[in-house]
Amino acid sequence: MGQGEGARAAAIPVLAEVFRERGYEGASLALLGARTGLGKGSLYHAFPGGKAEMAEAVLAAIEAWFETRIYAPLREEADPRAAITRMLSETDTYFLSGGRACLVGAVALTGGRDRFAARIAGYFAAWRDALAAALRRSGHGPEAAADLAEEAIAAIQGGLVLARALDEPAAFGRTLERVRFRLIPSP
Amino acid sequence: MGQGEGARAAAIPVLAEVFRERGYEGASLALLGARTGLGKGSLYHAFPGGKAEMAEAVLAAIEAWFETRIYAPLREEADPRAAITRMLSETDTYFLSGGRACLVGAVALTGGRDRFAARIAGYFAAWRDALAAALRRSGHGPEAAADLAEEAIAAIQGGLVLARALDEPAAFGRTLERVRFRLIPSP
DNA sequence: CGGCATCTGTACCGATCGGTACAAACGCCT
DNA sequence: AGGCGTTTGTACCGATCGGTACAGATGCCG
Repeated sequence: MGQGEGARAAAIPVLAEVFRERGYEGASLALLGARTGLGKGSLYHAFPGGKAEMAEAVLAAIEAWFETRIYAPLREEADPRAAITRMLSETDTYFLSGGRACLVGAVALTGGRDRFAARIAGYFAAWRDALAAALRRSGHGPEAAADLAEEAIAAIQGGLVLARALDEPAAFGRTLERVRFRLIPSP
Repeated sequence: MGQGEGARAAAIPVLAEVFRERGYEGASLALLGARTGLGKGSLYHAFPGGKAEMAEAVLAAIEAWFETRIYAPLREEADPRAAITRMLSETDTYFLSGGRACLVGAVALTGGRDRFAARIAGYFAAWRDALAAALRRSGHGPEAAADLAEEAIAAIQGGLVLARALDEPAAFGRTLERVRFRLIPSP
């Protein structure tokens, strides 16, 4: 199994981009094959479970990325305010300053919801809880922290929807700025 | 043309529900026919343009509903605070307290975006501008009003995404409560 | 009742869907 | 070189996709 694992790993970001652009139902095997440069044979060799396994792998990779780059720092970094600032800049980078939609949110709103409900809920719950933990460590009470965290996650998602709907990526940057102000009112 | 217009009008809310649940690509003609109780013949007689015209009609109906129930009062009602309060309760009702996703947002994130870009952008821009007008009339400066309006619309959209993703409709109610507090800080 | 336009169920179209089968090509070992 | 497991392109599968054609049902007029 030489190239196998490598091909799978290399394919996942490309698959993610296609699912992001077209949704679960809209991403056809023909398109997924063309974009990854893999024929059906290779695709099904790397993902024996077919399209569902591809989407599953993509969601898992996204969750892992957020876990190491955002959730873990929020939970563990010494300075919670620095962790929150980092969360905002990582988020801005990840979503290409509003030019890229949130795949998890898109799947949550449309067809794939039932199929991937657990993973979708986990993604948002983990984000919310990690942010709440950071807010608690920065001095907020448990309820205020949970409320602020939920507001921030919702605002970020809404900012992505709005940026995409208005075709105005800058709306996402403004949203992140407002979130920063709500979460770190100080300086 | 006796039943024709009536059938079309009666079908639109049902079509809307199907598009909402499955997205544009996920809503098949077979399903649309079954749910409306109309055969392909009737469906194509009422909507000669096929699925695209059905989606177009649904989006137009949604826009009209928001225009009369929400945007117009925001723009014209004597008491802007009352109009904002009304906006929030109408929004809560329309989205079934978080149990119903935003079709326009869902289409914006997935496949139908390119096809319906203008209508989607118009929907959100009209909402944002009407809300900004109400905020201006209630004493905010032009920039603050525009900023608050954008934040509120994004928050509402994000609240819908979150409620659906977490399968926790109550998250939408909490979002609306926060929006109310941001928009009408007084009592 | 006859005539006519509006509606609608059904059969069918080519294209594409996700998925499978399988033989040839390939890489790696001794 | 020879052998063997992995990888991959291609042909093919039944199902379903959006859309069309059209004959018959239906309702409304004189």
